[in-house]
Amino acid sequence: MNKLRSPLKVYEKLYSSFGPQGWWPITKKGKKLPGYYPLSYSRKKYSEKLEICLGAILTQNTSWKNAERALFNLTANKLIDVKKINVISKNRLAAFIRPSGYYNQKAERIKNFAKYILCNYGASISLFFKNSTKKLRNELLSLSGIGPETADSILLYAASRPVFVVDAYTIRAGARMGWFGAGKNFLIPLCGKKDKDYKNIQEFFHNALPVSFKIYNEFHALIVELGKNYCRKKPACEKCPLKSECRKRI
DNA sequence: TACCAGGTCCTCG
DNA sequence: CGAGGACATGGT
Repeated sequence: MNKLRSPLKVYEKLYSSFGPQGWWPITKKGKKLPGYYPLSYSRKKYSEKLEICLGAILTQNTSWKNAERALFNLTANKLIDVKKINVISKNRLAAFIRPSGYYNQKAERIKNFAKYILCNYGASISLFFKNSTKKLRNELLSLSGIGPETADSILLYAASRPVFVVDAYTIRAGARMGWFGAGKNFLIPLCGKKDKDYKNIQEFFHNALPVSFKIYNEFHALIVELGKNYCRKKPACEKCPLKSECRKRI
């Protein structure tokens, strides 16, 4: 068996293979698909921060392409705005975000979020983001419809905090790398309980990597790129850039 | 056709 | 608690 590669080595390999991803993607006002990737690692605009929050909810268990369609509808109708989201009816909002799937649930979740920001921070995302990372995370998790991945995506990509995002791609690729998974043979054994596993996996990356907004930002984006193109459910290992470092290569 | 996609919440037992 | 199900569109 080949030896396990450190997350940092894997990050460097992915980065040199795919290049910088420049997440989070932002819609281009007045333009059609696709959005663009700012590649700036700094987001100051209110509308962009809010758009990232909404995108994080819209992409839950949904392809980014479909989430993006919903986001374009919101942009086109000037709904990337906490106050307007509060005013529009849930059903009308749901119609706009229809392409993202689960549109009734997501409309509710988006309104939940907007209501919280309006009532507690005077509709100012920037004020909300002045909180400590811990407080911010707790408040996000307290909202119905925002779980650990959505909260951490918002923390990392909208609030620029060094928080590692764990998603389905991360779990799949990490398991194949031999980093974590059910049973023996893994550095970090997983128990199957989602919250606990999420925490353990996130801790694994936090321990294995420097505390770096840029690395967490790029690494997660690179893992998604890997998961979409190579480390799929049915993996395409032949051309995978991690072929030589992966334990589970076929 | 069936399965998949950058999860989360609710309901049972 | 913890497993199982619901939520829903668009692509392959």
